[in-house]
Amino acid sequence: MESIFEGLRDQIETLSKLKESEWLDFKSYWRPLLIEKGKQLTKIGRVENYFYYVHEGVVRGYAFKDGEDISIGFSYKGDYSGAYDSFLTRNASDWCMETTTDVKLARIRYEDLMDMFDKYKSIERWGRLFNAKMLIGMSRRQVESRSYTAEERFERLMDQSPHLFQLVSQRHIASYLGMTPETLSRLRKKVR
Amino acid sequence: MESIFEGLRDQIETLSKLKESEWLDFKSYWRPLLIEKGKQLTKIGRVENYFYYVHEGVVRGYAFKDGEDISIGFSYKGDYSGAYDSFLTRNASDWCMETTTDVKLARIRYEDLMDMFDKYKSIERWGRLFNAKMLIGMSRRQVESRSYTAEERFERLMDQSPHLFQLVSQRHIASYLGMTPETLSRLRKKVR
DNA sequence: CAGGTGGGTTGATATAGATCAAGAAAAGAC
DNA sequence: GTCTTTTCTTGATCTATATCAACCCACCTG
Repeated sequence: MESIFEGLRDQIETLSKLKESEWLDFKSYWRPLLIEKGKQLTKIGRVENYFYYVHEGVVRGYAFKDGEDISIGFSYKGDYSGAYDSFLTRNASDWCMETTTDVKLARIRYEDLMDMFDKYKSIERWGRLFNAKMLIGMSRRQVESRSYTAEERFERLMDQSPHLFQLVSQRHIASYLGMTPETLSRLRKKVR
Repeated sequence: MESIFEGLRDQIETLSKLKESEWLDFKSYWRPLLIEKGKQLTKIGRVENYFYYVHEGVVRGYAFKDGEDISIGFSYKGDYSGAYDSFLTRNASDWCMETTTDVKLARIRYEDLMDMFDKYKSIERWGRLFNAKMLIGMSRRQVESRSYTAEERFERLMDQSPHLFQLVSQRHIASYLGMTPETLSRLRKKVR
């Protein structure tokens, strides 16, 4: 079983190699946390002050749109999590996060991460490539939501992340796919 | 009238300050170009090899979805332009760009930009912050397309970029807003 | 055990926006 | 200038998905 810091280091080093000394320094600013299922990680209206690495479990990001809970995304092992737009802009976040299972994660404070960017070029590079990776993922999702019908989006999610259907409720999946729970239910019936 | 290199430098330095020597070196890798209206900047199926700075005019990005031309976005003065996902991943692009007016731009090759990232921490930082900026813009657009009706999207675009309606055809705006030209026409009528 | 409480299903109806079709207007082409 | 092509508009349908409403089922909780 890989430790959380090993996982974090692997994840970082797929993008930018760090010297041992750099890693040890960087590592010292990350705090590991265990959070149980159903807890709020961040709140709407607050500036996100942490960058999270998810080592185990599932975190769900969601917003409120006229009283409705709308899922924005899910993070699993190896993913980053957090209201990243708020983290970057330092504006109040209009969405938040909750754990949908017990979760092991590590986090670093905004100020500490900025210091690390100043101090090490290798970490600055990691930051650039991390942002690029997020950007690519987001542009894929944009194409996804724009070019497919509800039915196609459902089928593609079934193909690509079947495990998700075990981990989170239908309602959350429905809002993530941009449809009502009723529609999702009917689509599932159709497939069975 | 600001020169293209002055514009480029300003744009870069809103994100990261460069020393004079760094700027002079960096600048030497950018090539200014004049392109006339209606030209293809990049092609579908090719790896994007340039990063573009638009100094004057409008560039439109678009994809083909079953024979239909779908606008992805528009770049004006001070924007970056290009198939950035392909530029980053080095995979064939599934969309392309054309000029919708005469355009003044400057571009830098992928390999040269990577060298600059290696060479200067300040440019690496600019790259990180540039990606962050793109990411934030993209996450706004995602919220936009997800949370508003066709009518609301139209009204918001009218508010935020009224000039666009002078610069590009209705059909292109319609596909950008994710609706048919007929629907856009009816919405315009409604507002008048 | 009875009685909640919330998620999921199913059916009936409503609606935003698409599609199809045809005319009007504007922009090029020669 | 006229002819042709493309863009825009308007009207008549059609359709995917939302909405509203009832019900079922699983699970808690006392």
